[in-house]
Amino acid sequence: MFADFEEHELKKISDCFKPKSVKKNNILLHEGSVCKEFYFIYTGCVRTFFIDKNGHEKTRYVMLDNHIGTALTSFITQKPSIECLETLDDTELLAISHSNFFRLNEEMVSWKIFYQRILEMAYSFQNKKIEHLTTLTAKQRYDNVLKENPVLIQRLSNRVLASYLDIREETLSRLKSK
Amino acid sequence: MFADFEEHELKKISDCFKPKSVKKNNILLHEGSVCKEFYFIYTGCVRTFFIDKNGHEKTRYVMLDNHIGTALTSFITQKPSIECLETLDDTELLAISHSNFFRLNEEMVSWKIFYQRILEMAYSFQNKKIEHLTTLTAKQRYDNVLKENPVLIQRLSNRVLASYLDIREETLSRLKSK
DNA sequence: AAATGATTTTGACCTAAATCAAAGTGTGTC
DNA sequence: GACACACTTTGATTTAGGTCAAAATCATTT
Repeated sequence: MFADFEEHELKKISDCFKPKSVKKNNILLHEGSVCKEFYFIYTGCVRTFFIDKNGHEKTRYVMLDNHIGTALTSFITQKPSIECLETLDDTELLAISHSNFFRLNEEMVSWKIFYQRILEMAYSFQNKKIEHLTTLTAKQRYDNVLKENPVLIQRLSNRVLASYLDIREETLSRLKSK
Repeated sequence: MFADFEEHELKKISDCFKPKSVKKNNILLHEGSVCKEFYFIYTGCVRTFFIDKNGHEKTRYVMLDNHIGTALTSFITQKPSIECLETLDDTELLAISHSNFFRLNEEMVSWKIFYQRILEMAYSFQNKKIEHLTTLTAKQRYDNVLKENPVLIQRLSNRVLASYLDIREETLSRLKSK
């Protein structure tokens, strides 16, 4: 997927991943808890979001089928998370614990490379997001997702999509009727 | 600094870094060029920024004395950069080429760890920036920098500081007189 | 199918910050 | 020391998107 693993490495890796089945609208990580797991989403949908001072949700990242991720800052630092993790659909996923993740990172060069790729992609994604937030209008951000990632518009509720685009639901509703 | 290097590793690493002396207001990387170098700033000041559709500058990151960095997305992908690199003061720096950087990354486990740390920190920094952009007012962002990183307010011109805070110069001027 | 609750839409109004423009204030150079 | 040019401040005006409130639509349970 991201790195070339040897046969014996794959064995070791897959031993670390535990399958889980989680119903829709369940919190995988609460605000204030330390993120202890990294996820591979087999089917379903999980998002990371946080709640601002006005009580509004801000969605940072959405994982659909075959995506990977977690509340990365807390997972890295092992400090309490600002972000929550929540399923948006019934979800089948694989979870690897923090300790196993970083044990693999110490023992396996190919895992280090895998982790580097994850970090590089996560960085680029965030960078692009900042670029869009600071230079595009609400409509342009919507059009961009429509063009680059239309599956999000199909799969997410307007409420969640709006929080992903960093606009209010009312604004999204008006946007769509243009 | 970020990782523990052995004596013989340090030798190898320092051989890769070339010192450069760059006068104030020089462009180290133009928009559209591929970023070929990673920098350690010995003394001085370098920023990364890009120019939006309205011709306004947006400053992503500022490197002061003893900071490291580059136009990271282009450096990673080796695709043309959206960002520019520019000195804001007379600057003494050390530069390592892309090829040497990633040769060290292949040859040296401790360099892999070093690079991981850089990526983790860059990610966290961008994540925090998004959080602030989407939840804080212009005034709150200014106050945050004043509290967390006051040296920026001392060293940067209002024009550059405003573009770092993602506000217009006029707004910053009004903010400061409150 | 009625009832409850969550989404989504529509409308009227408000506000933070941008825009445009002009006047000050520095600061480097010949 | 005066000229040119960059930077900063101040003022008047505009605007994208937020806020608040109410109506309309949809989904779920009994």
